[in-house]
Amino acid sequence: MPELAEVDYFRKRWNPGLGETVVDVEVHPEARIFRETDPAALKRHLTGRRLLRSAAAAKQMLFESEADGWLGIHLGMTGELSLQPADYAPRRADHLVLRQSRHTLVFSDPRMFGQVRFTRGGTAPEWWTRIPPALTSDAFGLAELTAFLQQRRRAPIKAVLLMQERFPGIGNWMADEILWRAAIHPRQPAGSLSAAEQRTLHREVRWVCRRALETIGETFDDPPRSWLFPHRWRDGGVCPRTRTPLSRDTIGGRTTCWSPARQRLRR
DNA sequence: TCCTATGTTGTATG
DNA sequence: ACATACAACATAGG
Repeated sequence: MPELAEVDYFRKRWNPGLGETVVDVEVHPEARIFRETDPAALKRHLTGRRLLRSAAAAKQMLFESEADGWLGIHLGMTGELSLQPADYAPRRADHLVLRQSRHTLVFSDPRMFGQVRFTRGGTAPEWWTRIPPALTSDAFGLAELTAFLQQRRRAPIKAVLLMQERFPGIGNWMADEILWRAAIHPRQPAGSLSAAEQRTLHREVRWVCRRALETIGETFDDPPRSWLFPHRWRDGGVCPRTRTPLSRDTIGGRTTCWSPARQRLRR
């Protein structure tokens, strides 16, 4: 399930393990999860050292361990982090298990679209520092949005919002939520938005990111009924603003939900 | 059995 | 070279 706010929520689940020593590491070394990372090197470094800090950006998480070790985790489609008792028995989808005296920190991912990386260095790895600035920061201005919409002018706006190079952390449900609030049809070509729509889109990108982090990012509660989110998946869903039926179709390769009464396709 | 899934990447095509 | 579209990845659940 993880997009921006869910990722930050899962990151915090390991908070009780920060400052604590990792006494053992169990890995599924053959798991696709590790990609180009050597799980043996990861295990060798983390064992006997403390986890110090963590941070989330976009859909990525970074955990710093003592002596210049950097553990990166991406949750893919079905990944999650959990905090388990010290005597926890790992299950099939638990690909990385960090043992501490009082807790077990677990990364699980049944579909294995996620990724675990481990690197050494005095500073954070390049894949991390290359992540664009947060959409909630001042670095994401209207000018940046407008330029990108022009660059991707022929693609449907829904597909454009999913491009991580400009919208770090936005995923399928957040993109739909943003467009619903902005009253823009998901199939509208990115380059066809009016100046007013671009301003609205900029505002709603930031609003949805900020509010999602404040709610889901803290408690993992579903967003309130006033959002599109709780209505979007089930058949027969009704728009919470217009009380008219929602539509669903595949746009940009992903199932997309919108309110036809609010979001009109223009040409 | 068939369809779906809150993500990314490689490849084909224009 | 660049933009766009889509299959593929691997598994579980309805």
